[in-house]
Amino acid sequence: MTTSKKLSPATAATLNSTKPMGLAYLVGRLDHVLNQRLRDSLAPAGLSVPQYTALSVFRAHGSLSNAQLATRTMISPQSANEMVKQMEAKGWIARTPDPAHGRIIQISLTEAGQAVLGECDARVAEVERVMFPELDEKGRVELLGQLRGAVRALSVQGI
Amino acid sequence: MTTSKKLSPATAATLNSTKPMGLAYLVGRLDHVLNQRLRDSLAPAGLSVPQYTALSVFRAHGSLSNAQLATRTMISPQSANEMVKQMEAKGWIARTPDPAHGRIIQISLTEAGQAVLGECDARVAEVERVMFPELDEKGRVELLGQLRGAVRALSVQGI
DNA sequence: CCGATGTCAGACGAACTGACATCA
DNA sequence: CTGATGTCAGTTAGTCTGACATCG
Repeated sequence: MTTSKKLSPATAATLNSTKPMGLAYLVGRLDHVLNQRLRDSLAPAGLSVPQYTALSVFRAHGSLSNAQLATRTMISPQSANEMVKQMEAKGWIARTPDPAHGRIIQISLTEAGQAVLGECDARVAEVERVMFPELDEKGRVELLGQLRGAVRALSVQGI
Repeated sequence: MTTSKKLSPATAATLNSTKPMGLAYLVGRLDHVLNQRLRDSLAPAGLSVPQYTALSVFRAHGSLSNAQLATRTMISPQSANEMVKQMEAKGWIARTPDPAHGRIIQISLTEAGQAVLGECDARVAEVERVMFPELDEKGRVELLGQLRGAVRALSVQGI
């Protein structure tokens, strides 16, 4: 429970500050607040934000190896393996050795994993509604496209 | 979505850029990549991403106490104090006791701090150009407004 | 006494790099 | 041998909470 703390009365002065900050700055600020909010929303279900991310990737891509998960989420294989161990302990994912390759281990969602993911989707959607209260469907699609393009642009470049 | 369950690995790999992920998910992904990119861009100048954020806050708001910095950046006073110590050691900020209050210490940018901040602005702007290559001025203002609104919406709750 | 502030101390989550064994 | 993979180990940076003293 990080965000449910009391905030000092000085916060009121913060809210109407509309200084011309950059896009990178604002994305970072937004993620900071969003992370706190998501952590609070996801905590009752027993998973962390990176875990929710990983589960979403498995749902989107189906079965993946640990190395593939690492490249998809853009973290190191060791970090990915850490998360995988946690989530396997919770019973959300299952690791089955690849029949065609003795070393690779395929990872996929279990039914429990799909269930907990579905439950969290509702919580996350609620946070999104708070985050963009006045966003219509057209604006939402537009914003999704811009974010997706930005992620791709930063992922491809500079290798 | 649940429609993309069992695809062959090759097919899934080719479609990964058009999955209908949520807004919260994409903001998190974007921040993850953006952070890595900013860290690389800022490293030559000797500062971290949180430090750049804090320096930006000082430039935008002028002189602040540590407690005020904490509420502005939405982190704990202890975490803010940690950054302040680092940045004072680098000579980027100066701490002067408040003449009207024996306990409060006002913090503000030094000339060296303004210089390094200006240098980093160029680096950050470069990253932004890569991130949103096709964004015109109108779209940029629009996106800035939406991000700012989202930060505010998530910050206001729970007061 | 209270409330806000500054700061020391310890702990934690989530990422990292290094090292190594295994398999095609 | 080489390259990709999985995984153990240690480490780092950035946050947190707890505790305490000081000031008004």
